[in-house]
Amino acid sequence: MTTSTPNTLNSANPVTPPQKRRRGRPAAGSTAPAETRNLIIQAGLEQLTEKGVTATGIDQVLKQVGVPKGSFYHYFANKEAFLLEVVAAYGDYFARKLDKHFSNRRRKPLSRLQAFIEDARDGMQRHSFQRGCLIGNLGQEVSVLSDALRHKVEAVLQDWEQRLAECLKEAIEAGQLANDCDIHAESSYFWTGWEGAVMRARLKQNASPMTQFGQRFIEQLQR
Amino acid sequence: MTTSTPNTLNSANPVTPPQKRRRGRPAAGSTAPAETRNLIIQAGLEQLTEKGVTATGIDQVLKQVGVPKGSFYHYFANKEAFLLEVVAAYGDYFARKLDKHFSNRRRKPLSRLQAFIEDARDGMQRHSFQRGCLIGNLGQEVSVLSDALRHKVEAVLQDWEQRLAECLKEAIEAGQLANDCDIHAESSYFWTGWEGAVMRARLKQNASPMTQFGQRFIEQLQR
DNA sequence: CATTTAATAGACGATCGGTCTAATATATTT
DNA sequence: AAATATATTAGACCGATCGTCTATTAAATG
Repeated sequence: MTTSTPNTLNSANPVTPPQKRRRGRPAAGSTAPAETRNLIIQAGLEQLTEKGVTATGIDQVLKQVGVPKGSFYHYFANKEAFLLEVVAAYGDYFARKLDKHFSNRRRKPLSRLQAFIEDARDGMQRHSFQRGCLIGNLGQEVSVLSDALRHKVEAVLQDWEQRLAECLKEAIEAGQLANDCDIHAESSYFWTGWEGAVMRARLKQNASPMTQFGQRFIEQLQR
Repeated sequence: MTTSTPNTLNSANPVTPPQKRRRGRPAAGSTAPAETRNLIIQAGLEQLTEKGVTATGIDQVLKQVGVPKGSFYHYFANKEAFLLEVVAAYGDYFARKLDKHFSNRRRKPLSRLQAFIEDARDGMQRHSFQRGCLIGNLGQEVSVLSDALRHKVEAVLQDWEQRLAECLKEAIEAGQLANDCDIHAESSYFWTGWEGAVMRARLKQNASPMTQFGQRFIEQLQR
């Protein structure tokens, strides 16, 4: 876990300003500045997973963490640069989550995928289906995104695809999957359907689309 | 086809104001008023399938069809009421499209689903992946939607589910599908994955997620 | 002809993203 | 230690745009 990326997306409590901020250059040993920057990213992460890019205003993000606008434009060149960082932070956060499950040697590979699905389901329920997937949200807003942002979102999805493909490769090695299974095609198919399932679960306020898609995907893999 | 719902979502040309509008109550035989109302809905349909609710402004919609703002609030109580009508119009438009394919007796039932998928793929390509699915767009924005709108979106999806289930039922009767096939579960699964595939296709600017998901769905049905 | 109804016209206040200047406190230089 | 440079916060300001509302115009109604 790095210190530059927040790791509390699923925290039960909303982010609150931990200390009063002072003007002026911070003392040498102070951790406040990097902290402030991360707080802004963290709040952006929460609001963007909930509302998407267009509905999320800089002012609202800053209000949540009690940071004035001047600080925002000190840390970020503009909204676009900020969004790119938030997407990167989400990509990191999610990659760690995938790693945690996919490299769990106490389970067989396909059971690791099952564990991820249950984890994601629990996360959705914990937030009462108010938060979705940042990548899915931005994907739907693709026509109002810059090319750079669109490519970043697609790159994150391809990273997830690669991670799942490796897990499927281990499933082949463990004898859970047939040798001729096209792991990249299967992985791509999974994430496509998964994003649809997350959306539908939010709409229904019910996790069944996620568990049903996951269950069916795993079952059909094994034929 | 009714006259109250526009049917030109896929028209090649953007909607343009067909005649100059005059102030005051229109003459008895005039068709202008209903025309204006449909023009607004049609333009809303186009912009909402492209950008979603939050990024679509009333002003921009009206600008496209050359209608002043005063007219909008003459025809619609507020943005919410307008959105409900647009979703209804999209539901009708899409239901007609599904009917066209699913009740095509010149093809076997599963081939009709295939035809729908190809039709949708062509539509996405025709608009250079700028437009997506209105229902998918709104689904992703669920946390900024009213309960009424959320329920309407969900109802449209359930209508599609019912229509596909009936097509699958005919597939069973035609011997294309096993008797014990759970047509409602299959249909629900299809639309979940389909929305994900449409999103991913827009992100990649490439229809392959749609065709691959469709192909795999149909193949796996037949096992 | 007076009143009502249907439609257009555009003003209005609120908010947003982004920029800018100022204020403040520490670090660095000399 | 005084002067300067750097890092951070404070918030006013501007142009654009949002959704709502009031006024105006013209035909229908009686």
